[in-house]
Amino acid sequence: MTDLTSLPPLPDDERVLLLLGLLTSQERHGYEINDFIERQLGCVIDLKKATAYQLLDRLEQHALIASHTVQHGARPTRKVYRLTEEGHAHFLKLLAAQLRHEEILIVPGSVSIMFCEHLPAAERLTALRERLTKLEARVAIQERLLELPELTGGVKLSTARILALTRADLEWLRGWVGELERGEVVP
Amino acid sequence: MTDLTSLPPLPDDERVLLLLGLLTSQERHGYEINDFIERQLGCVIDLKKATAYQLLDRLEQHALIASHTVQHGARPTRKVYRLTEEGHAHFLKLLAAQLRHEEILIVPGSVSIMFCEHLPAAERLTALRERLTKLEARVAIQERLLELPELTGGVKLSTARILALTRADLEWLRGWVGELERGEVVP
DNA sequence: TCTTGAATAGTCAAATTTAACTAATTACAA
DNA sequence: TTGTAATTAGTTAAATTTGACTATTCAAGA
Repeated sequence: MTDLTSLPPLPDDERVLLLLGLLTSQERHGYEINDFIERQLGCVIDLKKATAYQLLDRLEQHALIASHTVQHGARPTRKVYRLTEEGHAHFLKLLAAQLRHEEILIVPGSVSIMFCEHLPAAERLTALRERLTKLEARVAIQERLLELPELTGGVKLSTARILALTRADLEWLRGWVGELERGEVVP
Repeated sequence: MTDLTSLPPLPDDERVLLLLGLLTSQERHGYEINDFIERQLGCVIDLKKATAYQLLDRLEQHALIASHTVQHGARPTRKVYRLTEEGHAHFLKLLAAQLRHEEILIVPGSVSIMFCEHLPAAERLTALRERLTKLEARVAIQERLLELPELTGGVKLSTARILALTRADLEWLRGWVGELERGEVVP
């Protein structure tokens, strides 16, 4: 058996939890996993193909998943992954830990807000109105997404969370732009 | 003059905007910049010391900032940075672009929510209550932070945004835990 | 039937990011 | 006065991440 201590360590993060989780319900091949992440989880997590493949390799080295290759017609061979018993145990441990865990929310877009006073009032207002419009569109998209029937329970739940956050961002921005329009904040 | 085209390109992101922005009001040395980020911007952006130094070097190579060294007693020499004219122009351009810009909110903590059904109902509820408690504490911290007088206008504004988002997360989680407690969701 | 685009399955060089380290000075409590 | 922690100012080796690339197959329209 391979010496686990000499292996590059596994990060204890959401990405590992995601990959293990996707394999609990069924075996999947690499392309399938990446496709699911791209199509269904665009709002939930940012995980690129190359990173996923690298993590899958590492999970296999740690024996949390196992793979076998499958040929389909003349297609390139697929590497199909399944969860091992250790993998399933690890998944449950990670899941409990991360569900319990709470972390500071760091979201993009705050630095420009922080320095917005450096922009002339008119230009500032124009820019913020544009951001507002885009944000409204984003909320509309996510609302429609949530109605799609192909969203399974869990994905729906986490999408609902993101929507709640995005709506809050919208409300906050609306309020601020309103103040600016009524001239309440301009010095 | 150095050939800018052969230089490693500058990312157009929040970090660059932040460093330039911190130098608009005053000259600052490296330590001062990193100290400010750590103390005041912990909620706003995640930028580590080493990354900041690397970006400062690059900004200087691109002539957006200039530096000179200063000796204070027997202390290690400080490298003091100031914004150049090009730097100021670039700052305003970046600022307008980023204020206008809207980006999907990807926040940590959603993957465990997505898979929470895999946990026995009792354990799930315990874990979520723990997360709720921590989240309440986080909101309390941020509310107190917002009252501190040393927060300047801009920092206050962006902190208020984060607080709005964190509160939304809290409300969402409260609602969900409530449903679970009343047994509305358990299958 | 020919072309175009999507599906399929990755790999790899290059850029980015950070944890850990170095090293001197000063302030302060014990 | 002695130890300890904070201030000061970075550097670097190592890990992580990703954009760009390679190739083949299949489906469907022109």
